[in-house]
Amino acid sequence: MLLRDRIMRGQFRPGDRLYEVEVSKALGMSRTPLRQVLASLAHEGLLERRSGGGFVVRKFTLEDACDAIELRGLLEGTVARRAAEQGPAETALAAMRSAVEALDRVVGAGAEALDFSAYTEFNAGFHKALAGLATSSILAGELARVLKLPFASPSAFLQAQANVLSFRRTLITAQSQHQQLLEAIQRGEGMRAEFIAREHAHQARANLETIVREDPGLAESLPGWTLFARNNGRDAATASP
Amino acid sequence: MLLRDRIMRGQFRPGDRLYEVEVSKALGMSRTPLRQVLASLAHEGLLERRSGGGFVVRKFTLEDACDAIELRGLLEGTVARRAAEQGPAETALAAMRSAVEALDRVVGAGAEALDFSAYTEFNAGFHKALAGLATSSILAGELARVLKLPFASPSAFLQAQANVLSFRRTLITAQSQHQQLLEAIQRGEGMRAEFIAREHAHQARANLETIVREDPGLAESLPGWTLFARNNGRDAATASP
DNA sequence: ATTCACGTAGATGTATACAATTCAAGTCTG
DNA sequence: CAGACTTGAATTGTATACATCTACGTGAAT
Repeated sequence: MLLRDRIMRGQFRPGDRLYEVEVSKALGMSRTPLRQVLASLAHEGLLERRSGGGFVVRKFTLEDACDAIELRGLLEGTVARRAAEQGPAETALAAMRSAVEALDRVVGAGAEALDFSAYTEFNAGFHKALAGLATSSILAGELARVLKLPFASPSAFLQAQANVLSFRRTLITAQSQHQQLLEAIQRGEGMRAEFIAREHAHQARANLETIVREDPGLAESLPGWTLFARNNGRDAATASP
Repeated sequence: MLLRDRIMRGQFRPGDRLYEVEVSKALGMSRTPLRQVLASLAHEGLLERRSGGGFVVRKFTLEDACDAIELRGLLEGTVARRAAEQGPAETALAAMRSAVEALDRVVGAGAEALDFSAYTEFNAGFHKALAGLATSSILAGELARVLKLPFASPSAFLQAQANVLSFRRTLITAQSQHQQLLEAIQRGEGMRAEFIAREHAHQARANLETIVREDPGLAESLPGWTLFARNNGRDAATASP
């Protein structure tokens, strides 16, 4: 989806008004497919329909990002609790176990020597396995949907933490939570699993808040960050001459 | 949305394959607007894209309906907890208070004499007020979305319970939960509020299960029930000659 | 007889022309 | 001068024609 990328890359900024004909010219495509894309992005929440016509790029606040992360924790927690209560599927559980083991090896190197891209990969694998534990198609669908929200994904802003030692240390804590979550699910400890998952997401949330507060320059390098940044002077540019 | 109603009314049944040209003829509209409707319904979860082309009407199980109700409880519970923790907005709280008072008067008549349609109305008002307590736009959006799922809405299958005395009695319990939820929010008791909201939804879920088990004939009268019913002999009828 | 290639039918994807709606501004009338 | 109606431009909604893709069947060649 071309438009989505352009929005994420900051080519269209929050508050920009998007009109079908204008954007279709700018993107070199016809209105018909564009309309579908616009409707789709509106469903995703990246755009909002305006009554007078046209769409506006939605402006996200830092609070929105935090809420999205918490919501992910809520849903992941529910998946984990229900898996623990009902007895998890063995295949999904095996995937989670192997993710935890892989992460163990990565984290075993210590905060300084840690292979960051490997961590990111296996962390994504862990959360994918967790989502795979969902017995409910409804729940699985909603979780998948929330993961598409900006910054809600487990590895959304991980890369920004790559070169900051204090953040690398939080990965050790995070891995401990991975282990405990797996254990709780295997033991059938539903409530414990739910709260670990919530707290796990909460740590991600805290990290994001810290990054924004302490190192705004780092935050601005994140993909999709332009959706959050306050207006910094540039006005609407819809790429039409 | 014409197609949506037709699906809900059972004119298109779960498993039916929908092709654009065919449906556009049947509905007397062009493909262009139809495509948008189809995409929209797919987003809602009523339809599923098939790889080979076309959509199928999604088949919901009773379990799906129960999951949707639980998910509503989960989100409502989160809204309630956060409202309690952060201090609720006075205007939304006032709306909730007046809904509870109105329900008090309705329920005060006792299970036998209870004005059912009034209860339904004020119950909807209560849950709307609860949704209005959401401080987070993300959370509010997801809750609104879940409410659109079949049977997830608080008043979705209330009417089926109208003439069964044992169900009317559950409304008294439900109203007690309304009172307690309001109290918990006002007192800042977040966790209590969260669990009351979850349990409140759980009762709705239990009622639905009971209806289906004990009185299937009643269940079949519910709007949208055809999405759940198992195949009862009729084959696909896409309204083309 | 089996397999590969090609054609065709049926489906979705795209472009464009036209209709309908809506907002605003200007003018005409009471 | 105020208010309402008209007119026009801009935007979205709809229809239709055309392009593209894919799956399946038929044909010939090995």
